[in-house]
Amino acid sequence: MQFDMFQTLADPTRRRVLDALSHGERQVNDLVDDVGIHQSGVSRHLRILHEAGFVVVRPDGQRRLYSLKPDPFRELDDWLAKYRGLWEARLDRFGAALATRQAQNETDEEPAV
Amino acid sequence: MQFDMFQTLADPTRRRVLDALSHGERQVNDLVDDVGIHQSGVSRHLRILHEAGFVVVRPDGQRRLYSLKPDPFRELDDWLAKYRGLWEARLDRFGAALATRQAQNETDEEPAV
DNA sequence: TGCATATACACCATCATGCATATACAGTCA
DNA sequence: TGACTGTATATGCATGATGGTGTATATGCA
Repeated sequence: MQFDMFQTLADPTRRRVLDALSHGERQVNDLVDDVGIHQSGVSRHLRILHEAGFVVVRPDGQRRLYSLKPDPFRELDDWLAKYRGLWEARLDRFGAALATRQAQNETDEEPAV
Repeated sequence: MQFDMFQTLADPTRRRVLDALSHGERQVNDLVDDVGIHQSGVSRHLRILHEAGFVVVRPDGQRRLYSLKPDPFRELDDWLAKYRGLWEARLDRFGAALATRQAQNETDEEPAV
């Protein structure tokens, strides 16, 4: 498996793991309780999250403590920057162009059904 | 199909569509050239993007002009806010807690192979 | 030996894609 | 006006690939 940042975030269980980790370092068994799937599944998700750079692991005896790593979040923030002009009020050169385009698309409809 | 924001973004082709639309309003056939898959596939991706709120449609004769809609991008930005303390320098109450946690996790390793 | 975590395997659901076809609209000609 | 044609876009279907999950088992550590 080779997950990119977006694919990694696509799974709701993995996002619950991230949410749980946002409160601090956690061991695997605690995450099992948090997310409500089997331990093997949590381990597997943690491997994916680790390979995608979302978490670091720190061994502590027989336990393994996972915590968040900022890199992919920052990467997502960078990706999002391209679209930030869509909703931000400040009209720099890029934002203004987008705003103009938005203005002429006030009307919307359902796609042909 | 019922795609949430993250699932919608998980597909690389859909992200290419969004990228193409970030340059302005486009009709379907133009997007076909941009993303390099069959027209039926582009239409399907556009349906998914529309259902997830990423795009709006404006009919123009026999053509249908698609453009971006800010809502899900803003939603993603909100989701990301929860993790922004991970890499931002300013240490408010939340950020400070995260920073502290980060500090004690300087060491990393590969998951047991 | 016992606990914590990772992996192998099988199963089932989902989904991206292309092909073929349907639908919608515009223009032309009678 | 109405029929026909061509263009633009959407949808039904089949297919192949991927991925999330649980069970069982292996590995690592005390």
